[in-house]
Amino acid sequence: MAKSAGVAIGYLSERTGLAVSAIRYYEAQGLLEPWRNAGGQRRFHRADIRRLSFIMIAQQFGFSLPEIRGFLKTLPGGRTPTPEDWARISTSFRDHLDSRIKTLQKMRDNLDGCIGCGCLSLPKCRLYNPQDQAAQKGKGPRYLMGDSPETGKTPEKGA
Amino acid sequence: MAKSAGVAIGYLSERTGLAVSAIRYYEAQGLLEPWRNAGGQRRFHRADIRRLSFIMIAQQFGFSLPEIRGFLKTLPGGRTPTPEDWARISTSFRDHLDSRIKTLQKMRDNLDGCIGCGCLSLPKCRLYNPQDQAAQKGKGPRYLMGDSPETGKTPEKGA
DNA sequence: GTAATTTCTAAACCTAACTTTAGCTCAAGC
DNA sequence: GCTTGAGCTAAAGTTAGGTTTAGAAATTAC
Repeated sequence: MAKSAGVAIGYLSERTGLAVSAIRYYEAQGLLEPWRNAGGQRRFHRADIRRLSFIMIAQQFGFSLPEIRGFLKTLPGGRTPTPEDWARISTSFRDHLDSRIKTLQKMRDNLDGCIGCGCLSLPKCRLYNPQDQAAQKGKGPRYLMGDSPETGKTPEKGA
Repeated sequence: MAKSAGVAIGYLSERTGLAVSAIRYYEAQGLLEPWRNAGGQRRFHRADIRRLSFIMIAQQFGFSLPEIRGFLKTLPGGRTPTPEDWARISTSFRDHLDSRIKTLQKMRDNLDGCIGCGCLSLPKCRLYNPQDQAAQKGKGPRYLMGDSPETGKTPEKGA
């Protein structure tokens, strides 16, 4: 019965460097499931330190909290991820990273091709590539420099 | 006197694909300076299409609106950037891009070194590297997996 | 046993980059 | 000259990932 008591939120905060408010927020987002003691205070497993660490690492890799929640579901609750768990997840991390790197490299290539060109006129100019919106969180279709996607037609803005 | 009349905001919206509200927002942020007609409506230079396009491209490169405002200040107002203007600015773009790419590549290297390791314990684990916070917008110091930066000491959270 | 520290909840606030809404005016078409 | 569409302002809403605040209750320290 080494785990019956559980640890307080302040302890997790100390050990991870996260603010108490952030840990509560993660719980609200379904990333942690502490229980309550008799007085109504949250009690966590010590292994939640690693859970929080995992969250912090995954954020570094650019994953959103909902995505991280998805990863955490594949980890058996309350225990340290094994090397196998980690290897499985790191494949997702790698794919994510690879696609981000590729996008940026493509942008750099385009930039190289354009330095000193100054055309800034789409679709002639390659600097703005709506296909590569993965680079930043672009929203809708945008056309540049006064060129519509179809010659002469103006883009629709409705909806 | 080909430019005396100026164009309306809806025209810029059509030509760039940007929402009218976005263009007004950019004006509020000091990225554009339209004048007003007799009825109080905004009137823009045609060259502002390119100005807006520049904003969209710079955003793709990850620059914030205040940063973009800085770039635009170096472009003589109301005219199309020349190849020289563009070459000057693309150096900043390139630096920005290079540093983002390098950070991601370093993360990938660390990930490669860690696959199947599963240690997840800082400072042993290289996956979380506070020095590389440029990758995402990290805030304060955070320590992982229960390890404080100094052995045994708990991190300070004050302030 | 009392004082100080933690923790609790709910709600408001924060930044960035916009969008939406409401209520009104301007401009353009016929 | 009237109707409709475009434009106007100010303020509030949105998303993500949290922080801050206020007031109360629990816990710990002495």
